[in-house]
Amino acid sequence: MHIEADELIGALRRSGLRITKARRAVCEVLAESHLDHLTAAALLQRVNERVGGNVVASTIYRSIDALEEQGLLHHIHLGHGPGVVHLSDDPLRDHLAHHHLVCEGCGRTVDVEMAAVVEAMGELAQEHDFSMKSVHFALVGLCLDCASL
Amino acid sequence: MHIEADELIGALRRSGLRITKARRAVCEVLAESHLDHLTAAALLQRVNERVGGNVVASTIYRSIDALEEQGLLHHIHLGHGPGVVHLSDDPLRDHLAHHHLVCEGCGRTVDVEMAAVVEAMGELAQEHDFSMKSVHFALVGLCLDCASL
DNA sequence: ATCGTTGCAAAATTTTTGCAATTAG
DNA sequence: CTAATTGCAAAAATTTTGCAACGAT
Repeated sequence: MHIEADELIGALRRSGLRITKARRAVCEVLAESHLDHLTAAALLQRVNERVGGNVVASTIYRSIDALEEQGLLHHIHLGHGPGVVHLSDDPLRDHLAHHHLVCEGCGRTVDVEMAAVVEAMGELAQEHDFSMKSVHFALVGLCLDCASL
Repeated sequence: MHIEADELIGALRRSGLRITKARRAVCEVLAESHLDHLTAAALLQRVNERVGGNVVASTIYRSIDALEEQGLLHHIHLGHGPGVVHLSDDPLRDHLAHHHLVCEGCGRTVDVEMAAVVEAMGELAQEHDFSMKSVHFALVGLCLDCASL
């Protein structure tokens, strides 16, 4: 359903980029946490846990950039705070859309299913001569907990 | 179709907040530029043009916060760079959604119509016990210009 | 007279960049 | 070997905060 680490690494390599220990770890962490929306800081931490090491934030950002340039990853800012990244959905096996309910109170983000809409989005993009890479869709409001405060 | 300056000012006043020259200008600029998605910096500039003056960035951010707490305004980050703000749509006269095509190349943001989807979003929110304030919806990809580079 | 608001300056946060040293291919 | 990548440190960009002075009600 999502891109796997090997595919990421392969794609980078095919573009003449080099696979270092840090880069490989970034790919692996991303592939393993495709359910999460990781901040760069969280990604950094998991990468360092994995390599037992001293990988530095700028390396993470540069890896993110590299993957993003390949269209393998997208980043988006949902509300306040740092941006989050996640792998692209695989267009061959899945649809392109990500959907979230973003709570303004606690920042909690709930992923929701809404496959029906995706088709309409594709048409929309076509009408505007837009080559769609991914859809981010944030429904901003208050979750039940925060609404009752 | 959108909230007007007087409504903004009235709502702030009703909440016991005070209407200063800076704050009034913020409300007026926002109401006048409801088509744009202003960054804090752009808002600052327009406010200063309007009051001929020395309003400072932190004042803008504090006004944004005040309006956001009232649910009159929302801010979102679409891709890189600074966040943008815009007034809430008026739920009585219009639907809640904002839609954008965000070009990864040049950052250009095109607003699109897609009213049909909004209803589905409302149902979606209800299913998740989520009180919807607004919908932000970014279709990330490349516009025609950038795709041909 | 109160208490929210402002400007200013300083800090916090997130991300980017320059550069010499390292390392993958 | 060659050129991409790294760590480090410094800078940039955006947003937040503390505080004394000011101003709205």
